[in-house]
Amino acid sequence: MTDTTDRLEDSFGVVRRATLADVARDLKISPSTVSRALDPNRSTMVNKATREKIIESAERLGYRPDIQARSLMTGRTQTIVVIAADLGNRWLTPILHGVASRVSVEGIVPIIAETNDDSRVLDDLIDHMLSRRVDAMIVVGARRGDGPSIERAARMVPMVVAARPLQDVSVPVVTHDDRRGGEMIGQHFADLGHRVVAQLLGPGAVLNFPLRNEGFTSAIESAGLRQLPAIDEALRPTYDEGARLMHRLLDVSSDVPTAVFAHNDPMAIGAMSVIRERGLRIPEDISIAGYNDMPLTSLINPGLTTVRYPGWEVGHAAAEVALRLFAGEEAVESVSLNPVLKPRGSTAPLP
Amino acid sequence: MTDTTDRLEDSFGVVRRATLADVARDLKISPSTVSRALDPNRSTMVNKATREKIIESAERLGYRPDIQARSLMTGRTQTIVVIAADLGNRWLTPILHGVASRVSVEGIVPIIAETNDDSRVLDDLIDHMLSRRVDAMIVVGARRGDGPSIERAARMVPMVVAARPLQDVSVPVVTHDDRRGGEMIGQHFADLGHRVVAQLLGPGAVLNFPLRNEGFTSAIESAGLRQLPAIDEALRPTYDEGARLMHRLLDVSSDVPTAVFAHNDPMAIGAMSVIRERGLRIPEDISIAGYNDMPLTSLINPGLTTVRYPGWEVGHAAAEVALRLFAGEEAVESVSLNPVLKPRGSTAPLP
DNA sequence: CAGGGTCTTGCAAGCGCTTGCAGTAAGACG
DNA sequence: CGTCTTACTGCAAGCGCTTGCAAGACCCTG
Repeated sequence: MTDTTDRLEDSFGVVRRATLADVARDLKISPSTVSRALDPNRSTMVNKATREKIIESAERLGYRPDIQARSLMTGRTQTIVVIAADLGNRWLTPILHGVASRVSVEGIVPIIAETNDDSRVLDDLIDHMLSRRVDAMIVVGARRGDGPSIERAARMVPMVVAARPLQDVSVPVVTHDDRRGGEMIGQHFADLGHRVVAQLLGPGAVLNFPLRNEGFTSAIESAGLRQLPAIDEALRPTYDEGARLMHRLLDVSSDVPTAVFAHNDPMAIGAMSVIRERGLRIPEDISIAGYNDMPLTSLINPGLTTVRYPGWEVGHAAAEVALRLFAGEEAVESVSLNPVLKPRGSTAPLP
Repeated sequence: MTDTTDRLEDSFGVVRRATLADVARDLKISPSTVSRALDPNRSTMVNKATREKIIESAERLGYRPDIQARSLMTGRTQTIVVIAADLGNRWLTPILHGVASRVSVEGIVPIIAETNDDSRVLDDLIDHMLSRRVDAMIVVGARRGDGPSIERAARMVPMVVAARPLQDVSVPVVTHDDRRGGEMIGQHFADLGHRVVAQLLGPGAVLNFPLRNEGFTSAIESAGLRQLPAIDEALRPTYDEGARLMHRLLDVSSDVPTAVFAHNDPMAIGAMSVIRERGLRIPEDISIAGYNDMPLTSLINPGLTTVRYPGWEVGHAAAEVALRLFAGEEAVESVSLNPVLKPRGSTAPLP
């Protein structure tokens, strides 16, 4: 890339960015004309010859519009923020990609921020982003009880809740049907002929998990299987917590279940390592299923039966909803996408 | 969270954000005083009593400073952008956390953007971020040849290259010693008594990989081992490409190596599945090592021997360097952190 | 009591941009 | 040839904030 632009340097040789005024001065015309010439929507207002001169000069001087300054007048910042719980969480990536793929065509760049799954951090973040005048916010890291903060912010800026559902909230929610996903796992266990099953519960404050629980339990009950009572719930939906709950399940219960539903994939993998540690085989002694269909689930042995979470689609839809709200549409509706069961080697019929 | 703030509503009931002028009007004082009272650095300039009244009023009206407007005067946007190659790449997360942990104490929020490992996208992104007047950029997704674009931008805004090294570039580079890491693996193979080894090369345009190659090769040579010639290099450093290269290695070579160095963990895992598919055992028939020490490497069986990549530290240091540049420090130096070998079950002595 | 600080506050300019309005020139029309 | 459009351009205000400067009030010196 050759660099033939005239640079504006101050006495110290530090480069100053070219402004509209610089271009105007260069051409001895008014900044307004330059502004209009460079805006695709208003460029027809200016004479073709002048416009070409302006474009040439702008390029030569290396002019870049200042989005901050522009937003002061227009009220738009071309920025949308995605508030996530934890950037390390791999199921976030497809969601982010979905959002980016939708908004980038509008010249909007998504900002990503992280709450560490702490509701106070969420509050602060929302505050900060309000200060930044972002065009919209997509909250993918909501916890039970975050509704009021989100609704309060929704009065100032378009808000959408995505991925993790939230009940009784007046903003649009884009997610998939966790209840149905739980049902699918329960049904799958029943189809395989299991009689005694158990769950490793994810943290109740993240509402996906109670929904998965509900769906699973209802499928189990209507199929007439027996579910061991849950000992405890995970503090965080992680590998370590999955291992801890599995230990407790095997320690406490007098019965050993023949099929276990861990509320997400990392928990399931943690549980698998514990099962093996205890000298039990998967799936011969215990079948196990997870949730999310993360990339690593197909790499482990045996492959983990799980439910595909349509992250990209959720992100894309959430962005769509956010853009609509921003455009001033009134009745923007919530969206619920469908889960898909992915049976793999970790679940098998009862011998 | 109770909501007792007085809202400024227009005739349609739409909430308008409170501005400095609103607070000033409320108290019948000048906006300058309000501005000063609310800035920690200048709040001593204003009388204690007035300051308290101002703070009370600001709170009551729900005033939030407009960062965009402020940045117009101050020249700072309190924003730093991290340009990554691929958000789905898990080793990115600790780097991002490292950056965030350093800048957040300054009230700066990192923006994350993605290039999809495409140099043209990087160019566009840099341009866009220049328009956004970000305070600094950290490029974690650089490829060979991106130097000129980065240097050009460096004349307008502090730039630092992180994680992926870049040679002959005039901006600070924060990374770790890939050459040394490669050496460690080579030495490890030699220590275990292997005689015939091979590599699965990562894409040469990402400069970490040639460095790993160099280090490994030099260790191998000085230990007097034989290295099979590399057939091909991966197009992307992924599971699939690792599998493809492993297939080719086993197909093409007349010799079978007893130890293989895959240039990163996903490639190594891809290779492992191929090795097994072919009926060979790990580590009895073939030892294999990866690079990065991603979380999943300890979950698979056997555990993958690898080199720990200090992502958090790299991110933290890169942010530190960026902040220094932004503060106007002149001679900010490149940083190189140390790799650490993590021997696990996937490598073993030659029987 | 004059002269000199020290505190507080307000004024006004300006950051880089957009935009309503008015002004000019040129062509169109009767 | 006068009047109306039409096409283009500039003026000036203003988005919400910061900041140099000056002014006023007050207190302290000698």
